[in-house]
Amino acid sequence: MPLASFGVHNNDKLGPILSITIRDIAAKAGVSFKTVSRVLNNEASVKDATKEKVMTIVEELGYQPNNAARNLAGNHTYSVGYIYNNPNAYYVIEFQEGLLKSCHDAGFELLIHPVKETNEALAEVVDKLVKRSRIAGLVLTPPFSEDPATIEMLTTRKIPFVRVISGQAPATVEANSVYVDDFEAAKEIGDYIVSLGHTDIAILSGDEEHASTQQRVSGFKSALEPHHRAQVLNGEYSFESGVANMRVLIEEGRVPSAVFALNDEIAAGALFAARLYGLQIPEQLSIAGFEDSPFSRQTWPRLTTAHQPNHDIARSAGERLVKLICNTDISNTPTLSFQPELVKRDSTGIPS
Amino acid sequence: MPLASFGVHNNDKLGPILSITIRDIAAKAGVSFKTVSRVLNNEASVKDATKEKVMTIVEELGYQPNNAARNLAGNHTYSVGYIYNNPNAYYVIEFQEGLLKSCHDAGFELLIHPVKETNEALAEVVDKLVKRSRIAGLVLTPPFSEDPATIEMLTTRKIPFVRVISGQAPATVEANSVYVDDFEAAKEIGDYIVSLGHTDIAILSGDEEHASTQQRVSGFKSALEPHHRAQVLNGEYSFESGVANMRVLIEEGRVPSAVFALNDEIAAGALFAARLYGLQIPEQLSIAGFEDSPFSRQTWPRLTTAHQPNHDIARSAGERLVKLICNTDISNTPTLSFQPELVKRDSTGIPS
DNA sequence: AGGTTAGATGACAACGGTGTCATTATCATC
DNA sequence: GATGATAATGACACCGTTGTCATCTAACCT
Repeated sequence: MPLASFGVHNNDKLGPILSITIRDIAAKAGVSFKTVSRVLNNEASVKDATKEKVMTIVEELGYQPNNAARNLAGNHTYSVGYIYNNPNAYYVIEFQEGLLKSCHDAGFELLIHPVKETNEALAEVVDKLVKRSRIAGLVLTPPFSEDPATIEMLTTRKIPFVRVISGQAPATVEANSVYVDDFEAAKEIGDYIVSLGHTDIAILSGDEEHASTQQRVSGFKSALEPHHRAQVLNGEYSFESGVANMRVLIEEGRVPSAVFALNDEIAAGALFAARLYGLQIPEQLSIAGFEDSPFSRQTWPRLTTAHQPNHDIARSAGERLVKLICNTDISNTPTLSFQPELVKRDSTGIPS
Repeated sequence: MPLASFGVHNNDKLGPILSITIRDIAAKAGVSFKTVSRVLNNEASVKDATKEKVMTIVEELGYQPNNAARNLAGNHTYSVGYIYNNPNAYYVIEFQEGLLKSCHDAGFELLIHPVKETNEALAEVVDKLVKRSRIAGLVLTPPFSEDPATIEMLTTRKIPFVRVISGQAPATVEANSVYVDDFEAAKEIGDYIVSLGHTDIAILSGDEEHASTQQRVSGFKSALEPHHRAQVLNGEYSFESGVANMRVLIEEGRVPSAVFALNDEIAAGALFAARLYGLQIPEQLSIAGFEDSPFSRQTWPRLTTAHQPNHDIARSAGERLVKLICNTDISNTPTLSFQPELVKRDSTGIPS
């Protein structure tokens, strides 16, 4: 019985999507599918005429490359990973969005990977991630970006990665790092606080092991005069820590005229504790934060802080990583550095 | 010249990772690689002894399946997408984590996809996502989960999806929906407010087009007595909206004794505005929120609210989706429903 | 003109799995 | 002990792309 007698083929049974492949394009363009592959990957030695012809059909058919096949066939992949354990949701969301932008622009997928484990377990996490999903590279933010063991592991395993680091960009070009100059930003806050006339100041610190802590503390201190009093209270980057340390200051009668909290959460905590004890903000106590998280605008009064352009930082980091992965020469690209910007709001004022 | 004279092979040049494949495992186990595939996919008709033998070696070698190959070879894929445009970072982060858990447990990857565009453009976004990354299914949260056009598009294209919906689970089993009973939760808040003795109450509403808005408003109202006064002020789910509406109440001299804000952001805004005008909270005004976002604990005073188990909701949604994708029969699985839980804090009290 | 070179293209294997079908063990049945 | 029926396994093509190498063309040189 001739096949034709079965009538029209039942396309419904073929599944939801019939993808267009490079073979379809090749057939329509009258070239080999390998040539189409060359065009799509911008490889050298394809005649301009051919390139155009192929691209026209690509557009026409709305072709989308199949990443699974590309990942499998090539030895590299089109997925990058973002590993983080930052408890600050706003930071992470902004960072994700920046990364997604740069990744998608370059035809990459982003695999997010929040990690609860300590740094020690990270090697294993990375291992699984790389093996299972064929990760082409990684973006690391603090604290992972500061962990020597992690850096070393990635280096020896030759996994491309980009780090976001707190600090001033060094003179030597570090192609795989993006710097955020917390020192300068904290100094700006310090200058501002000093300019308001404060001389008795407390610094509510964050986790000591974070590089940014060191940067922010010393940056702020560098704005102070020798005769200023600056007490530093150790703590962590949390609301609770801000509450606890502010409480200590109040109960021990060491209340300064201004407080520099190392991030907005600590600042919010300090604010909370201060109100609990009936202090007027900013009349009796000025409070400055750091990060400009949305809720620094939603406290009462709104927090003076330093705005971090997280979206842009992430985007740059993503672009860097893509270049690294594609072996684009970036050895003499200028070192990337961002500086958070002072945002004056209502939680700081002239000391009474 | 014999090859051996070149000495040891330079493994460094072979690239960073030498993956273990099912062929390696097959060789070690003395079976065909197809049998290994069967074991790994839990297919029927594999002898228990064989299964064990293979699994031992899988564990031993730390084998991780290559998702690219699985995606390519099978006609289905091992990636699911999460599309959202929720401005609430904490919600998104918690949801992501829940989804990641269920996805990874089932050997799936998660591709996140924040969408800024309006619902109209969503079809195109989904299109690209599906074609390029071979998405096996989607998880939708409000407002996308409530958009009829989106639902229809996914249905006609036969893309499996799970929706998180605000409302009471219907009697008819809807296998691809997870319900969050905002109505009951809002009623609980209402009961609590009423039990404190409030009779003059204002509701600060969120975006009208969200289903949850309707749910929360009518749920809360259902707790009120006929003689209670309940003014509803329309707005959106933002801090600013809370500020604006509270301001209206104050300036127009319509200040109630209690305010139910439809989410914590609105509540924080209301709190902000109330303090701006010198109102004592909760002495002069009780304020309740909804969602239990972390910053509801970081306002002063801390907000009474309803806790949404976002992590669990997301996990369930992910598990549902995986089952849908794998064609597991879930037709008589009970309909999933979650109920947010009242959290009493300091922003509500007895009216003066 | 013949030979060399580089530019443009094609043929085909390979990536690491899954799907399909064929083949081989196993076992109850008569 | 031969006969099916079924369970367990294997052989091999195939998914859509990239990598490698071979081939073909055009241009350039002596």
